[in-house]
Amino acid sequence: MPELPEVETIRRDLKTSLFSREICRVRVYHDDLILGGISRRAFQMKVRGRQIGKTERRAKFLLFPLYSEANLNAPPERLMRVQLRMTGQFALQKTRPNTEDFQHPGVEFLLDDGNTLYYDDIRRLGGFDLLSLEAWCQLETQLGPEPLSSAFSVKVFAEILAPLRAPIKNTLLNQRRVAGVGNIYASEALYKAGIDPHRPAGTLDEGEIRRLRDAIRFILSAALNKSGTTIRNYRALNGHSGSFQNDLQVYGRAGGMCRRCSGTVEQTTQAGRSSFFCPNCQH
DNA sequence: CTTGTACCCTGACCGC
DNA sequence: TGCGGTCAGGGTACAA
Repeated sequence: MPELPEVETIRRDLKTSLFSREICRVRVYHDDLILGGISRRAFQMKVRGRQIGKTERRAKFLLFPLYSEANLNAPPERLMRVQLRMTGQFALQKTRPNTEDFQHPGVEFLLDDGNTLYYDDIRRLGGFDLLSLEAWCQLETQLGPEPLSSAFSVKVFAEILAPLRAPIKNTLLNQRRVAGVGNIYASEALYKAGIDPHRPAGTLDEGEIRRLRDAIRFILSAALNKSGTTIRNYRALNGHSGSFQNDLQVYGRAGGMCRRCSGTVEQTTQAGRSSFFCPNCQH
């Protein structure tokens, strides 16, 4: 479900309330939500009694550092990593949310302040795993740069794209190339930059690379400022919706009028996912 | 190495 | 009303 702006919105909402809280009890409703080949029991044993550090995000992953001793400045014992995939969502409150969008209990963490962190996931494609710092550092090197960080320079982006023959849309979806961009924002960024999603990544010239980099940063920032895009399932913390769906220019608008040239927005399939673009504006 | 495809799962929607 | 097919903000394993 969520891409970088949605996951970052959730991180910001959780960060303050979770910091230094102790996890008193863990309830797991489905074994398939615990990833990485670890059992439900082992997961509970390694999470219960731990204190939560500063909630982080990398790509579309949320990371909760867990401490077994009360020294939140030392390195954590391990990291609890969450991927929400298509339909994962969180709530943090005293009682289970009873809303229509929150009817699929997944995992619950009872905290020492009386709140419970509820994870709900309709399709159960998301889940939790536990990683040592070393294991995470190893995985982390496989991810592309964070597009909103200063590391995502035109030069770095150009070096990433240069050898690639895959379509630029596929490349933007590949987390090894650029982290955190998903299907909605890939289409939106390519539209803003005026680049055809079918173009082989390595054929973009320097001006196009710069335009695309700037467009990615612009779109992700704008979406973050509006707490993300809520089309069907995505909810920020405690059921709140994002509002960037009102600003989408091409995603989900197949057959509609291009707002730049009055041509028609078209839809095609790339990497098994829908791409939306204006053939008249994007080359 | 790179690139494509199948798959995990439920629910909403469409046409018959 | 019911049924089957299709599709949905993702990531991973595996094949070519």
